[in-house]
Amino acid sequence: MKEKNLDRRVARTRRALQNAFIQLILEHGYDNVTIEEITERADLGRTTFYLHFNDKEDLLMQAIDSICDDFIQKHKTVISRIDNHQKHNQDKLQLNLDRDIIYHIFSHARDNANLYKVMLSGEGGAQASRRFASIIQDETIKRLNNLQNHQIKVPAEVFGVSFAGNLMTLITWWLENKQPYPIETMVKYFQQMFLFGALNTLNISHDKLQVDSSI
Amino acid sequence: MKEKNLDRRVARTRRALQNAFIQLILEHGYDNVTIEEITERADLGRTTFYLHFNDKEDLLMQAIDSICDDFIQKHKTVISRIDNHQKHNQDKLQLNLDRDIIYHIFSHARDNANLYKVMLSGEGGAQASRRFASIIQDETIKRLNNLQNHQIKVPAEVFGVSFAGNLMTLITWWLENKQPYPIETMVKYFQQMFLFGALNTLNISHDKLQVDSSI
DNA sequence: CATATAATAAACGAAATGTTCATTTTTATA
DNA sequence: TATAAAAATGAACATTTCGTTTATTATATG
Repeated sequence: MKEKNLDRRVARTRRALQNAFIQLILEHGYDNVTIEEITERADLGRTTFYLHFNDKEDLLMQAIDSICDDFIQKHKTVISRIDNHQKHNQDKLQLNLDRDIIYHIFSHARDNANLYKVMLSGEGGAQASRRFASIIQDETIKRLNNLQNHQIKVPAEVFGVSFAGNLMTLITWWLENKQPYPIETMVKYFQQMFLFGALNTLNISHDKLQVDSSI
Repeated sequence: MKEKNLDRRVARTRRALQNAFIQLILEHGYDNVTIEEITERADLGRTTFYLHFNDKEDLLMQAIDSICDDFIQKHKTVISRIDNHQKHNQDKLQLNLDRDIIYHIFSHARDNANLYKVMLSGEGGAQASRRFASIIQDETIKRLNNLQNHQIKVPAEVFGVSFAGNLMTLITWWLENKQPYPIETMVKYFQQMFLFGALNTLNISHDKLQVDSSI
C-alpha cells in the first residue's frame, strides 16, 4: 500500500491533471473537455497525459477510486469509534443511520466538494456515481443484516438503495446550492425525512433508536 | 401543438434514430456511441442525421423532452381524478405522495423502460436526469405549499429534492434489476420507507393521511 | 400524375485522438 | 556534487469522428 516511491514529478503531474479535469468538467461538462484542454490547464505537454492515463475516463475513475478509498478508510475509523462507544450502551441501535456517520459523510463531501459534485451529479458519466453509491448501499445492507431484529418490512437491498439514493441526492443538492445550511442542519433534515420513515420499516421501538448525538 | 403535419418519412426517421440511440447508449454508454453507429443501426445515411438534429445531445434531449411532456400530460389526468375524488373526502391529505400518483410514475417508467433507464441512471449525462427530477421536485413542492398545515420541519425545497431523489433511485434500481417486484409492492416499499418518514416531517396526524388506495 | 420534400452518397476540411521518437529537464541517490 | 535513471517535452504521423456542401435519387402528398 506504500506508494511513496512515487517520483515527485509523477505525483505533481497526476495531481495537476486531476484538478484540471475536475475544474473543466464543472465548467464545460465532461463530454466537452478535450485532453488538450486538460494538459493546457495543467500546464503540461499533451503527450505527458498518455504517460499516466489511457483516456479521460481513466483519469476520472482513478480520481474517484482514490477519493472512495479515502472515504472508506476514514469511515472505518468513525464506525469503530461508534461501535466501541456503543459497547457501553447496548440499548442503542447499531446502524449506519447514526448521526455521526451521516455527519462524517457530509464532511467528507464538503472537504472534496468539486470531486463530489462531479461524482454524484452524474456529470462524469453514470459509472462515476455508481461507485460511491454502491459503497454506501453495501455498508448499509451489511449493518442492517447485523441487526438482532430481522423483522424488516422491506428487502435489505431496497432499503440500501433507497438510503444511499436519498443521501446522495441531498448531498448533491447541498453542494450545488453552495451549502446553504450547516452540516448539523442537513443531518437533522435527513434524519427527519428518511430516518423517521426508516424507523417504521424496522420493528424497532422509538426509544431504542439513537437519533441525536452519540458521542 | 398539432404536429401531425409531419411527413411520414420524417416521423419514421426520427423515431428510428431515437430508438437506435437509446439502444446503443444502453449497450456501450453515451460517450462511446458515434453518430455513424446510430445511423447505421437505424439503417439511414449519416447525413440524414444532420437534417434532424445538431448532435447526440440534441437527439437525446428531444427524446427526453417528449417523454417528459407525455408524463406531465398523463400526470395531470391522474391528479385531477384524485383531486376530484377527494372533494368528497375532505379529511384526506392532498399531497402527491398518494398511492395512485406513485403508482402512475412507476407505470410510466415501466412503459418506457429503456428511455427511463437512460434518463434516470445518468447514463445520458447529468442534464438528462435533471429534467425529470425537477418535474417531480417542483410538483411536490407545489402541492406541499398548498397544504393547509404549513408547519413543516424541513424546507419545502429540501423535501422535494429528497422525495424526488428517493423515488428516482428506486425506479432506477427497479428497472435495472428487471423489475423484480410488481409495481404494487414497490409503491408499498416506497411508502413504508419514505412516506412514514415524511409523515414525521409534517405536523399531520396519521389518520389524516391517505396511505392505501384512494380510488 | 406532378410537385415538393426527404434521403442519399461522395467528398471535404477541421478537430481530436492515440502513438512514436529523439531531445531536454528533473529527480533520486551513490 | 556528480551521475545514472526516470520523466516531461515537442514535433510528426496515421486515424477517427465530426459537421457541412452538393448533386442525385426516392418518396409522400394533394
